[in-house]
Amino acid sequence: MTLQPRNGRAPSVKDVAAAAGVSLGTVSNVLNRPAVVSTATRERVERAMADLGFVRNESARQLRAGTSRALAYVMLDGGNPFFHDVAEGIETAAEDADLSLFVCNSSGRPEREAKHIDRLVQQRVQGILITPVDPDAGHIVEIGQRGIPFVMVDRLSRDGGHCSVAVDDVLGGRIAVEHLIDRGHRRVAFVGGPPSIGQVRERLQGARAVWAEFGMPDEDLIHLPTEALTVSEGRSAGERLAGLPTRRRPTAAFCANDLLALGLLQHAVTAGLRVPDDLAIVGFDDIDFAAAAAVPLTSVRQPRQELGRTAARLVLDEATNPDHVHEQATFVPALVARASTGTVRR
Amino acid sequence: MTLQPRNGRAPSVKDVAAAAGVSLGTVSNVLNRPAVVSTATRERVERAMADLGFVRNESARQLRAGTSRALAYVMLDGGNPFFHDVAEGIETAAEDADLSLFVCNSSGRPEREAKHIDRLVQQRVQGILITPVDPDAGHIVEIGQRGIPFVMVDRLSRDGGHCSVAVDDVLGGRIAVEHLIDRGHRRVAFVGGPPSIGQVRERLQGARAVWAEFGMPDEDLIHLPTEALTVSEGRSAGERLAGLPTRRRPTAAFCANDLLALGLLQHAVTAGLRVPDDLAIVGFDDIDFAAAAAVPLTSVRQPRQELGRTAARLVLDEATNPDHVHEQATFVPALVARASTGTVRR
DNA sequence: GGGTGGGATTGAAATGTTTCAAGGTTGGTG
DNA sequence: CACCAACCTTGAAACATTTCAATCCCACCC
Repeated sequence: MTLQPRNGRAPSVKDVAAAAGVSLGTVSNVLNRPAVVSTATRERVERAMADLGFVRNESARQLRAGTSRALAYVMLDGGNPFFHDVAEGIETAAEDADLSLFVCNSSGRPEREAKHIDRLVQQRVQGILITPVDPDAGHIVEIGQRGIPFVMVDRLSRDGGHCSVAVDDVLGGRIAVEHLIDRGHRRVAFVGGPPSIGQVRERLQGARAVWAEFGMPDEDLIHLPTEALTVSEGRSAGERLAGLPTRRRPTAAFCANDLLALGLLQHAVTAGLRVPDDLAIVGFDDIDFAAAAAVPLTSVRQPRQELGRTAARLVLDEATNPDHVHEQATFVPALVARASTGTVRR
Repeated sequence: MTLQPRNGRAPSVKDVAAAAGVSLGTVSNVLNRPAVVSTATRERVERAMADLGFVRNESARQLRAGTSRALAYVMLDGGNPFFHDVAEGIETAAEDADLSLFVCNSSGRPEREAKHIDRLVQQRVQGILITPVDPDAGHIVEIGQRGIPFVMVDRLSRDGGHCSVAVDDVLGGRIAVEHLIDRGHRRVAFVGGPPSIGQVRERLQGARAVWAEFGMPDEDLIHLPTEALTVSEGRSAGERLAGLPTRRRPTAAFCANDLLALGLLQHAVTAGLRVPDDLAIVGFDDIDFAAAAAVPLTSVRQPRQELGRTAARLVLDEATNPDHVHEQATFVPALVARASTGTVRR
């Protein structure tokens, strides 16, 4: 097959039709309804396509069809493997539906997020999945108003105005702290922030609730705020933790996500603390790197791929099913106990 | 502004023109050459656009223009943060050129890679950046033959038939092993595979070269093959390493990438080995998680973002500059020494 | 007052694909 | 031999945008 496009222009159905000696309607039939065209003709057309190196022009197809054959996922932080796994889940579902998936990364920046969305709307994607920087921002709300199918991932809808998929973060916080209490810890740090992030608020809320239910004094659940959910913030929280007077120093820490936990773990090891004996650590998300840490991290698992697959399923339903009703899919988090909380204290 | 699309159809330039009482050519001018239209008219048209919630249909624009305003990067392994950082670099360059970036992930599977490429060609993206599973595979070679600007990332072009961007992997291997020799190690493992991956071959080649130059016996550079460049393969290599008879057991390991190194580190810590005293470890890539490990990893740094930015620059040059000549951009890797090789041996 | 120049606007053509009603061909049957 | 059905193929219209030559209008100058 000669892949040289003659005279610079990519060959079109028209060229194929001419080469095969058929009308362009027939070429289109070969492409879209091969059953309807006779074997001889089909083979002739296919040969012509191969000879010319014909490739369908997706924009023309899209223009005619009115919609693209693609979904999009705008993720919050490409540096966090958690979102990657979610994207993987979405991709498998998209593949099953024979759709492309555009993966965008807002890196936590609202203006970048808005720009991505603008482009996606211009592309007429079939639906948008998003883990937003701020779910109440104008450009997020507009997506729904525009009538574009969309699903919020890792964040529940407040008003039910759209589908969403998330884990029960309050429950996740409860599970983590209950595990620590269970292991004999009586002074625990919650590492996480900023509070503008809903997940952080809810995980803390769950932690506080179970702490109170066990009758533990408020002041023994110590909040170490961070400015982001990153490894380096975890390290810095570790420094602050080490700086606390011995009698106030927690014996365990529950981190709002695994990156923080990894940072905290690193600081602890560097500072010569034994994990879990001197400091037990629980993370959240259960990313692969949590299990891969030098001291494997206990973590609250989210069904990451499942989250993605479900989100894709919902957005496709909204896109294709006229009777679609918005759905808030909530998953139950599960504790995965590993060495970082390994022993019962005292 | 009312975002309701009337009667289900998204408003077009025609609708805007009608609403503003101008011709559709004028609307197009407002969109593309605002200077050419009078202030009064322009404002009237802009008002109409806002009222109708008009959004440009990118497929129509693209059809007319013949090319899309997008680049694409097909990465080899979305689970490896290294590729993420490369993608970040590409994205910044794409943003500067006001182009979108489609990020695809082949997950090391050739058929998925081919499918992605198919779609991208159909979309008429301006250029394709790719870290291929196999640089010699037919569907890779075809991209160039089709006349689509493309750049190979993290892999040099053998024949100069296209641009490429990579680090000098042989040199990287040399640097790593020289560092270990320098630290007093006389028996060293090379952990990595499969040999079908060019980077692995070249890093090993560099390691062997410097080993020989220092006059060390061949058999004291022990190759522990792996089936992939993953954390779990690193762990399993650790087991095999621990299983070696004491007198043959290396005191240091050079891993073909950081994921392997992290897995090896984890196994070592679990097995009660002290790092670096019992086993020193060097990784490759210097991903953020390398620095974040419990024992911070010594690693051979690649300028990840820079790699991406350069690749994007090259593909844009090929796309826009008629005098473009293919270029092989080679970067120099640098050793980042951390605790995992911290001490001089004996 | 007629002509001129120039800025603003227009309308038609073109992009590549899909769809669909209509037309054509073939072979078989009564 | 005429008719019919089944099967294929065709051609024109439609999708939303951009471009560009042509036109229009107005003010200004001679």
